[in-house]
Amino acid sequence: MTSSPVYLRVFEEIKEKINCSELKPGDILPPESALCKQYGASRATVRNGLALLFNEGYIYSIPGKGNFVQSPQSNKYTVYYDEMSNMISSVDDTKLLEVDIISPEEYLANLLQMSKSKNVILIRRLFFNDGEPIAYDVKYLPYVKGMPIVEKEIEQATLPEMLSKDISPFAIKRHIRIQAQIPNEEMKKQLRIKEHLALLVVEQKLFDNDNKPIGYGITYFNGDYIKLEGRSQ
Amino acid sequence: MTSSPVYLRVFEEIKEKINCSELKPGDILPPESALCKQYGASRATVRNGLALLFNEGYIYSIPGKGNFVQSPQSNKYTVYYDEMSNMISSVDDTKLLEVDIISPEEYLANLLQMSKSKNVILIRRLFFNDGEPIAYDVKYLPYVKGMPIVEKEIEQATLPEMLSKDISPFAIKRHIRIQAQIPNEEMKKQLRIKEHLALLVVEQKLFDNDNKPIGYGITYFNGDYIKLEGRSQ
DNA sequence: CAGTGGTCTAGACCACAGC
DNA sequence: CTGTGGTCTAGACCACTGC
Repeated sequence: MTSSPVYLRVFEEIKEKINCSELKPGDILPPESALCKQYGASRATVRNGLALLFNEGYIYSIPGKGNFVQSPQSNKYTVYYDEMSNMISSVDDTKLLEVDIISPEEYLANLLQMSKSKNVILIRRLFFNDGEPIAYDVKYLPYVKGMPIVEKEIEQATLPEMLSKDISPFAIKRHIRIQAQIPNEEMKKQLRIKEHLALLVVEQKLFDNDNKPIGYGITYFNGDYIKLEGRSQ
Repeated sequence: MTSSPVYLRVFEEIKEKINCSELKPGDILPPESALCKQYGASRATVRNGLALLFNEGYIYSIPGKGNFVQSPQSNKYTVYYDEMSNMISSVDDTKLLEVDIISPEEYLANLLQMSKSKNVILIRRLFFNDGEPIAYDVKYLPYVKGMPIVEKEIEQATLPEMLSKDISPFAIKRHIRIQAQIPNEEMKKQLRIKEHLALLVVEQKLFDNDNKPIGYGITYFNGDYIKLEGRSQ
């Protein structure tokens, strides 16, 4: 016999009613007072169950009116991405092509929302799997005085990791942009591509809590070596 | 003057301590009883604030031990994808190339985890933007007796929408897989591609609550017309 | 054993919806 | 005005941890 907590029963039974369309998007739930009677529970317990429904996107509430069934977002996915490990083959070796401090050109200064008079750290790398080059990677970090640039640490680091010494990882907001491109001659050479092949290009942009850009990266994956996956919830 | 609820202050002040590394991953929080004293609040109020921290991935708890700071997942992104609307250009017109009921071949029966003796609905479409073909789209749905196939409704529907009449959208689990490919001759013809160009290929797989596949779709986007975006949180 | 978080109760007062 | 959800209190008992 399973005797789960009351608040879990509230959660699961209402969830089931929504799943089987007994309750439809926009419908109002019974008032919390009614649910208290129905489950013979206190209001705190009922609200505990409703909180779970809210967290999983099943309901929302309007103060003074009631709790309502949410319209499902059937276009929302959770994707796990980091340039070092992906679906088909993870990176088992890297090669530092270049580490430099440069003056940003117009487009880069714009991208990082910084003055052109400040400096930027440039990092270019190649990623390998089983001896094959599978990705070409470029990063730009606004240079901050005293920023520790240790080549050994840069070699294997993801973009968030490169910044984790200056800023708590919790305080970093991240964007990615995914697209498909044809390699240019430089890419073909670096990635040793002979035939026609597509690249999966992933841009990363990192921001601090004030939405100031603190890093930009672009990774060009040989299309044969990467698939990104996502799931609902 | 802002006088936010006590539980929000608990949430924000602890979040800030984590963001500025005063509390590091693995660190233990003060016991709830101590937080009650610190904020002059009841345990329910403190736990309300801790629940928010938990929901946003800042902390986890071990019964009998305490609440701990979570290691941040700096590789998790939320992506909004649906085959009809994407970053660069949305679909403003569609063309139904084929709607058919077919016997699945080996690979398809496997993909949909169904018997080869059952039937599958096949839907092939072209998506247009401003008169240009931007995507080629194929869907497979296991045929269920009495399934309503109304061409007018199929034309503009996303994969989840096609199934929403049989199953509540809440009860559908979704997977996507994203990759880059070179178009074959058929694709080039359909999408009127002349030069070299990359395709962004997005597979969708839908499951019911018992993890039984209920639909598969694959969409080949002209790489010039699509960018997918994701953000942390 | 004492201390922790997990669950739960039976109240309370508030701001806000709608009549 | 009554009814709703939002916030909050001051308790309680439990299972679990670590000593």
